[in-house]
Amino acid sequence: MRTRANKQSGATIKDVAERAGVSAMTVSRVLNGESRVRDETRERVLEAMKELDYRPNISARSLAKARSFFLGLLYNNPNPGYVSELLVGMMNRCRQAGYHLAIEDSGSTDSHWANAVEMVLRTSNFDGVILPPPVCDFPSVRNALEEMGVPYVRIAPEQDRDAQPSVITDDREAAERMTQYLLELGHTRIGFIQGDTEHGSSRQREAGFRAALEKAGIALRDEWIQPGRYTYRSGLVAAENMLRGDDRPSAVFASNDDMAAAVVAVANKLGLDVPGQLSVTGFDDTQTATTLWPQLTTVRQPIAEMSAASVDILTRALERGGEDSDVEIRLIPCELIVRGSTAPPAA
Amino acid sequence: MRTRANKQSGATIKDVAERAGVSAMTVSRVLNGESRVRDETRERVLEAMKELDYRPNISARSLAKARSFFLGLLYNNPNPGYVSELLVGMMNRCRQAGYHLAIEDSGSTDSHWANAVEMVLRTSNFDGVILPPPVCDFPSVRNALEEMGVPYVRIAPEQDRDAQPSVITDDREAAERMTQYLLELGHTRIGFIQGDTEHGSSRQREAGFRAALEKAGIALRDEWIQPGRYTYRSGLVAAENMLRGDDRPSAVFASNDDMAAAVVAVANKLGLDVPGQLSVTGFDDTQTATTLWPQLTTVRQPIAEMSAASVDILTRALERGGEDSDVEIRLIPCELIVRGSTAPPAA
DNA sequence: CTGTTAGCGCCTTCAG
DNA sequence: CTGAAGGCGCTAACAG
Repeated sequence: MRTRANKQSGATIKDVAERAGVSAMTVSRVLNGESRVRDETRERVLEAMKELDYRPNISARSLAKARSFFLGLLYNNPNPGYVSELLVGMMNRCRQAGYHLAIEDSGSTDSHWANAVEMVLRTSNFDGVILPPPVCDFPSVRNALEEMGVPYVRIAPEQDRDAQPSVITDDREAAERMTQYLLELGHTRIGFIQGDTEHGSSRQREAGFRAALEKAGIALRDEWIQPGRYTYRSGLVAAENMLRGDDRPSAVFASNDDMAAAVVAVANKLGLDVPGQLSVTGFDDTQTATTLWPQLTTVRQPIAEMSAASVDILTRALERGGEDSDVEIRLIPCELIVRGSTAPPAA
Repeated sequence: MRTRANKQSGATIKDVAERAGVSAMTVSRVLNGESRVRDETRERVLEAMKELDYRPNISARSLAKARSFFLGLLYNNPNPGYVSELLVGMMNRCRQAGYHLAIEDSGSTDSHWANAVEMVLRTSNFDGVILPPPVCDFPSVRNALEEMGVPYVRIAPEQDRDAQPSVITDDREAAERMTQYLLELGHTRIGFIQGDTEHGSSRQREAGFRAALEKAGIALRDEWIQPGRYTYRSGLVAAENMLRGDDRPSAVFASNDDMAAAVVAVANKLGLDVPGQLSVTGFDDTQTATTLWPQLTTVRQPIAEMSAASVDILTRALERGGEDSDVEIRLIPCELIVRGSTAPPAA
């Protein structure tokens, strides 16, 4: 003797059909916005739906259409700001496209992911999957997806850039522009903090940095290129290595904002004025860039736009229903943002 | 003439049954871990499943069981750090419990949400919904959910704390402890920056602050209590109002870390040493607390634990299947974290 | 433009 | 312990 636990289990398509004096099929057509339904009939159906407070059951729809209308985001919590931007862009576009977004994370290593992805896909029936960095470059994940035949888009991948649909940005060029900007300010002693080697972006950004210096004919100094891992802590170590002693750079280009924040912190500790004695620049324009004093000169990476585009590409590919056409690659460019953390070098 | 687009549409329960020489029903039993299946039979089924690379179809399962195995997180992007912590806790617990997590956001005002929630619920069939702050206190959302009969848990609600299952924390007490800590350091001139009035936590935290001062017999100064909205920008304004002029507090307690970061920024700009001339404390212990120099003394709010607990409560309630029992309220306490941004007042 | 028929893949119910 | 029948709610694929 169980009362209906909730109203979710309410009217069905049949009830609506009956009430509107049509067949279930016609209701289904109205539901799916198909055109060949007489306007008057449509009206009647719509009204019946309203009267009965009808809510279609997705499970049934999914079963019949062999689609789940769920997209999966497989992510790896690199950086809260990044993820949260990703989500913003995705959710909006998903809603527009009539999909839902489910998110899954997993262990942090590539191998952890191999199993995890399989498990997830086994129990979720995602229509497609979105792979942000660094997951987009985990071979095990891509293999698993391909083996299971699940369509996916990659965001900012490094490898096989055009083997699969993806959304890319111009990290390399942006890093070069940023470096040029520092050169134009008059800096010649410029340090660089590398990103996580697991992320393709780290190599791109470094390449851009090196290219700009080379074009300007400025020699690199090894001790001014420090490893980092895109984390604040790694930035602290890198900054300390670079800034202790008197023979220090007059500007530091950190591969992301969090590490740039660390540089600012170390500068503060050493009593160096930013930007008076040390210019600092970041990359990404995440929230930390503006939650800092002085605010960071950085490169705005349009994360939300990129993630929105990824949903776009994926859903369109799904609508096309597996008919192969060209793999879509969309470039969304970065933008240089000048704020208070940079200035000409001290005289 | 369409080839099978992907392997998702692979073996069904029937195929497995046939291969194992049993009925589909038996396979279903194995699948659902029911006990009354002979071990040998079970083995045979399991093997057949492996051989055929069988993956159950959730849509079908959901349809038959009238459950979706999806939980919805209705959120409002207040603060990236907060959200990202929420997600971490939820996803882990969801996986353990065999659920998936779908996220939806919407406009930012209460009224926007009324429609949005309905739309979402109409097209998603979530088994239950999780409401973090401030959404947990939007009447329109709660009404919509109740009207549709969708179970939900609230995280850190302010209103009707025990009308529905929820996970709460001791904001008030923690804020009081923090204030006491400042008093014990010797501060008597303490400023406070309020949080967003839309969040219940902001009132709790202020109440704790006031209580501690009252117990210590210290009079409040109106100009040292400034409004804020939990954003960095609002913190800047508040800090500027509080710190300009010579008659300034020796310590500022900001209702969250982002606003505390703003206080540090303003102090830097004014040439005030933190913590030498000004102690600053935050609340939440989000990433910004440690991405700052000096690192913030703050209150750690165990967000991930709270969100994990919320999934726990919700899934257990779902397993019980609507039979009403006591509404579960779980308290997860905060913790005071002392770091570098506080020190005794200057002599 | 609309209706009929026949499932989608799994699970509930009731027999054995 | 296992199986057979039927249905969950919706939608292809045909007919008209």
